[in-house]
Amino acid sequence: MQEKQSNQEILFLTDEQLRLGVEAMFFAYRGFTADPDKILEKYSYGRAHHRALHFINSYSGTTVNHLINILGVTKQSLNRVLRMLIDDGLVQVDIGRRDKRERTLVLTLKGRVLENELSIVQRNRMRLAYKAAGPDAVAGFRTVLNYMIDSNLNNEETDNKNYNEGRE
Amino acid sequence: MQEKQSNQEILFLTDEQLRLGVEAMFFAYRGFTADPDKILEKYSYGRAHHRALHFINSYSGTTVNHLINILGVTKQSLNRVLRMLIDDGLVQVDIGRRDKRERTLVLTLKGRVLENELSIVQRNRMRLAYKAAGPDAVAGFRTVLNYMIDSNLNNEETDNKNYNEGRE
DNA sequence: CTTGGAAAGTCAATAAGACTGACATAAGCT
DNA sequence: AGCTTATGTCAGTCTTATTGACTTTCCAAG
Repeated sequence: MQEKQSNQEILFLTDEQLRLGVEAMFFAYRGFTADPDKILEKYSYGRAHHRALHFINSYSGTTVNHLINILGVTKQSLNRVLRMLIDDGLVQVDIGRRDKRERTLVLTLKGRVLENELSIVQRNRMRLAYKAAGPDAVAGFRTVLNYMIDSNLNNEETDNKNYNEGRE
Repeated sequence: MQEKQSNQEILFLTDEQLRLGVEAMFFAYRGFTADPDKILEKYSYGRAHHRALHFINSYSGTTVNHLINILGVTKQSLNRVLRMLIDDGLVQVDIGRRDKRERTLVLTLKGRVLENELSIVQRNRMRLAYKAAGPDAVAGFRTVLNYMIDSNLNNEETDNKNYNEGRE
């Protein structure tokens, strides 16, 4: 109220602005998951299956442990989801080459098809939002998101070993 | 690949950029909920309770139906959460003045204290991200989020009746 | 070469948070 | 008086998660 120069640097940090940001995040995340959720329902899968498919696709050849750490779930939780995906022929399991105790996970053709179907609708919504907002807004969006990420929770992202066998 | 002028307009809309956006959204949302979750655990509440507290605070005097629509849950689901909050003395229920069938919901002092405790840590993370990213990035962040929101899912936001009795 | 521990898988029990369906009550509306 | 709406509740189910315990397989250090 006293100074004038700090106008712009304060207005976007008011509790009300932050509250709006919190709500926007809540609603946006719901929109973000709405389209894939509809598709998953057809196959009687849930969000957990989607996440597994997504990260097995991203880190093809990843191990069970790596996935547990990325997703932040327990072995038992992941196993049930993984069991379904394997039994349904979406995920292929192989014995690790470096370490035979490990199981490496890759998507089968069928798995890639579903993953792609899910990705497409999710990316489509993001594409529309990106397109409408423009490149500068997108840059800002990504910047803020990156600062919001809790690096303590998913530092598995940083210690990338050699999970890039079947990619590119 | 052929044209050159559309460089900037294409690069941020590649599948890879969108994929990164999707992942960032996933991790950011997890970070976003991590701090409140820790607090809620102490009181053996869950995310459902947090959402209820948040929206009862935002729309003080709201009705049960309004809340059901905003949160996108069933009457039974909300009721169990609400029951706890009421019994624990966080939420006060009154008979609607306009319509005696309705129940209006407001936070008690105790309720506001907890809501505030949760808001603070959540806003803090957002504040830090905002501060680090700067006002322009924040504007972009909000723009993209708003385009991502599915207006079909939470149009209750728009038909604001008179839910602003105890606010401001 | 034995042994401790890591990676994975599984069984069992439990919990939170959602759902559907059915039914009841009170109150508004016609 | 009768239909509808808002709310509440009982019962049953489902998904996703949890913890704990136990097993098999295998790496690696002693």
